[in-house]
Parts: sequence; structure tokens; C-alpha cells
Amino acid sequence: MPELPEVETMVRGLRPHVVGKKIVAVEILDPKLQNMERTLPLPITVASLSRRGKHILFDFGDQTLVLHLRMSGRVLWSKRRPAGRVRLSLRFADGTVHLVDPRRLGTAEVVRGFSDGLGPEPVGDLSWLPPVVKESRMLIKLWLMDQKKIAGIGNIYAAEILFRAGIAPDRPANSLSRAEVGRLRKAIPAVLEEAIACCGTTLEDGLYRGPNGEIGAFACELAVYGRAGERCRRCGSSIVRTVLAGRGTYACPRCQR
DNA sequence: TCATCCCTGTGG
DNA sequence: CCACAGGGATGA
Repeated sequence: MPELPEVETMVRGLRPHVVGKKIVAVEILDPKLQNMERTLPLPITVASLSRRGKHILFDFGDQTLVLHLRMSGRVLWSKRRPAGRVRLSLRFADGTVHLVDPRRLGTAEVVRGFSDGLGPEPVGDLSWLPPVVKESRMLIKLWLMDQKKIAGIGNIYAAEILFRAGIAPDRPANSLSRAEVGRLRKAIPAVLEEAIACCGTTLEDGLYRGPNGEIGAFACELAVYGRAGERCRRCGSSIVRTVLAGRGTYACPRCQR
């Protein structure tokens, strides 16, 4: 579920509660997570909390707790155990971080040194992007969602970025013109930064919330995602849903070529 | 580059 | 009942 803006929202919301604070107890409530190989020596102080792609990193200095929320996970801060399927709890003196994950696809592991195969972050300077995109024969939407190419973009934001750039999702990456790659390069950080400013996207199911219960207001800004059959806000055409690599794919057939 | 699987929940 | 869901590893 959560993509970069949602994970970023969770990390920002959690930071003041956990950085410099001690975890006094860890509770693993889902046997699937027993492969949190190493056990943390408790109590242990959180040196910093950060995001890399869609991963959440609790840094303890020599060890790192890495969470990945996959489709349905979220983290929240509360004094008491929340409703829903809690899989992991990190208890601090004045509250607890809960990993809630109804589909149980999320992962948690303790590692020494987080070495990932992730591509660069999709914010900031993207001058590296045009040459790399022009080299790939992947469909552009799948390229955007490939974490090894660029880290943090998922199904919602791939659709929104491509709408913003005016590019059809099923175009091979190496078929994009110079101008199109230029628009893509600008659209990626623009869409993600707007979404972060909105605290992400809470869909109608309400599954995603920020760690303190915030609603992700970017749902109101979605131009194409989840809008099959509705009017394009720019040209009035009907938004079309297709399937690419098994994922629902939304686009305006007129604005995106 | 794909289908499939991992899981569970929801909605048609 | 079946289709589908903010992700990603795997194997053909």
C-alpha cells in the first residue's frame, strides 16, 4: 500500500516519538516475523529514523531494524494496542510503535548495515535519469515501479506521474522523446513532493493513515488513479483502466500519448 | 517480460 | 463465487 509519500509521512510523524528514545520491549505477535534473526539487546536507543525507498529504518548504530510495509502495512504510535492485526510492537517508556498489517505481507528484520539493491531516490536532482531511461526497453510504467531503477514509486504515483508528464504507461522507455523524458524528470519530484505535503494518499478504504491518525489528502488530487470511467479533469475524456504486468493501470487516452 | 505466489479483506 | 487491492521475490 504505502509508497514513498506515505512512508515518508509515517517516518516524519514517528520521529519525534522515537529518536533518542529507548525501546524497552519488543513484542512479536505474528510467527511469520520470528525471522527477525538477531534479537535486539534491550533496552536499546534509536539513534535515528529514516526512509530509503519504501523501507523504514530504525538505526541503532551497529544494527538496523528494517520494516517494509508492502501492500497493507502501516505503523502507528499509541499508548494502547490499536484495533486491527498488530504484528509487531516496539514499546517505549511513553508509548508504543505498532506495525499493523492485515494482509501480513510486510516484513521486519534486524540487520548489520542496510545494503539494498535500490535505485536512487526520486526526489532532488534527477539529472541522471534521462540517459538511463533512454537505455531501457521496459514499459515506462514498469520502469518507474522497478525499485532497482528508482526507489519509492508504486502503482498510484506511477500513474499520476505519467499523467502529469503526458506519457502513456505502455510506452517503451527507450521510445520517449527528449522532451518527454524532460517532462518525466520534472513530474516525478513534483508529484511526490506534492503528495508528501498532503501526507500521502488515503483511499476510500481508509487503510492508510499517518502514524498519528492523519488522513492523506492527496486522494483529492488524484488525476487518474482509481478513476476508471470518470472524466479527465483536463480534457474531459473518460479515464481508462488497463492491466500492465498484473497491475491496474489508469490513464487518460487523450492527454497521455 | 510474464505469471504466480505470498496473505487477507472487501465489494460486486 | 470471483475480481481486485498502495508490493515484490521467484521461476519459467
